Amino acid sequence: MGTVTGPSLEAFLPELPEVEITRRHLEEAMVGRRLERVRVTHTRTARYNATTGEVESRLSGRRVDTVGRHGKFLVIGLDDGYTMVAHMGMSGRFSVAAKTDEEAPHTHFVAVLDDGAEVRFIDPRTFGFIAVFDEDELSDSALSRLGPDAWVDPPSVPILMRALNGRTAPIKALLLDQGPIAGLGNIYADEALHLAGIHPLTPGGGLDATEVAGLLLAIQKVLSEAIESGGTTLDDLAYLLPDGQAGDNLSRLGVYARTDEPCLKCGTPVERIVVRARSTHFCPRCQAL
DNA sequence: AACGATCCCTGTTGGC
DNA sequence: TGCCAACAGGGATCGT
Repeated sequence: MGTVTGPSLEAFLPELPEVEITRRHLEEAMVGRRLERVRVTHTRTARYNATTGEVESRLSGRRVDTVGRHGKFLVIGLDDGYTMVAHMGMSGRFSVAAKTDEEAPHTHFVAVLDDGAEVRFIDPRTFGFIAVFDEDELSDSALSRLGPDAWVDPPSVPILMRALNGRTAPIKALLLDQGPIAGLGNIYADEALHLAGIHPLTPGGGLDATEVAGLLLAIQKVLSEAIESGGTTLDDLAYLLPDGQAGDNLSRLGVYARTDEPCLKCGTPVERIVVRARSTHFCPRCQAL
């Protein structure tokens, strides 16, 4: 992983690998710790059933038992049975900081731990959120509608076949949906489809067992490589991993953000189309319809 | 039910 | 050079 120095601006879009790396940092910092004081300073950061003040009071004084993840959601178990659920949206990042560290712009959440460290949530575009749910609220939340986690609980070929059966929507859209499989965002959906040689507009129900098996393998490969290399840090915004480092996965991308550049497998220029209002990159030769 | 369009938000970029 | 519209995207919501 590259350490960022000076004024260079780097970003990453938090998808499963980036959320998993964040989870590991937060687990190290938070498990067994008590949240002494919690501050939520942006109304959009507290979402669903709770105001900023309610999130603060539900978290303050609680001890963290577990830090888990399902898809792109962080799932933090508290000692009173409540669950803190966090989503980093598109611009959110967590930072584990010392009390004396200067607060970054757009810091909307600060938890002071009983060892003096602070867990901060920084989110310029406020697409992310932090919620605290009891059991009923949790079972009624978006978490309950997620498919199996693409990394720790990947669906088998028959399970994914069944989820895609009869679906006419493009496979790209279904990968982003989080229902058939949870954790892929725009970058890794494009990368997995490219690696599997599947055109993004292929109707989900039109994939045969061989193609679904290949897609699942491709998903495992792009996710594991991204996690190992520290996630994908793009160079247009200033978002970093919790320890201030940038991920190194950018150079591994085959199609994402490579419009008109040669496909690394065959040299054909990468094409960009829009699917469900999301930019979609693919090689027209390796991924023929 | 499934699908697609629209909205939220702001730092950055590209065109004039 | 300066201004402003366009762009980026995860998930919620709404209309068909």
